[in-house]
Amino acid sequence: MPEGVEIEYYRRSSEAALGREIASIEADDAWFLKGDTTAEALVDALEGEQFSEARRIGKLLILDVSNGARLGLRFGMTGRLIVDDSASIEYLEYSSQRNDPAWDRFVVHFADGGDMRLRDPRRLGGVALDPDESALGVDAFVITPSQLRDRVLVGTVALKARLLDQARVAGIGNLIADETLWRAGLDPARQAGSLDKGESEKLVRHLRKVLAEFLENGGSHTGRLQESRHRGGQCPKDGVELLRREIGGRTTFSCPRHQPPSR
DNA sequence: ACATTAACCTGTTGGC
DNA sequence: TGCCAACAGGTTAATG
Repeated sequence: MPEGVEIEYYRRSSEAALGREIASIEADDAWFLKGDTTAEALVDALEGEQFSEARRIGKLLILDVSNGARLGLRFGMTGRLIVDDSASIEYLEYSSQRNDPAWDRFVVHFADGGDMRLRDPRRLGGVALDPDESALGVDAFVITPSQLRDRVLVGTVALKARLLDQARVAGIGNLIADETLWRAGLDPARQAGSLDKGESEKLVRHLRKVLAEFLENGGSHTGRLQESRHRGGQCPKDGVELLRREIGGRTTFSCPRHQPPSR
């Protein structure tokens, strides 16, 4: 599914949309428009203008408009961004491998004949004008060890649930969280504030490594744990059956041997 | 203030 | 072969 890594791919492909005159907008799916955003407001804000910059905070893609407006795009778990008929990502875990234009929920047509479309089968993504960027924590790609310690590794909530809390650190999804904790040898159910200095440093190190690797290898489904993330799957490190639990409302796989509870 | 839970969406999968 | 329940997870609202 699209996590921060995939949204970074989308951001890069959206750079091809910068500086082109916006001719028209298709925003027929009212469900897909978030907050008080309406199709009329999108038309007013975008038509005749151009995008000037493509930014990303966590899983939110923000396209700055030449008139000062900001367009926020979210992709849920099955959304893709297609610019001029080319998708930057071939494979999306848990999404349909078909590619049906009927799933276009939002389309920007450019005066030169090209377009940018948000294609989302399950409609969990969305479009918002002037999204609240302050609601998001520091992006996972650039968060510092001290920021992680102060904002993320606190409190009694499960460590994994904290990593998924976009207000604390933005961009980590279920697969990045499971892979990172698996590599760091940390139990996802540990209390977020219970890590000692060494464990915190280990977590930061692995988070950075996982993000860099996923970005280089093609997405958040390229982890070493991924092929074992199913019922009965075995830990690739030491062969024991993985523990399958629900933590933070999400299916969580971990190794009972090298990610033991409360060390 | 903080933590937890459920609901939203729908294509795909697997059991009967 | 067809039917249907279960499943996937990012986000948010509601509840404790």
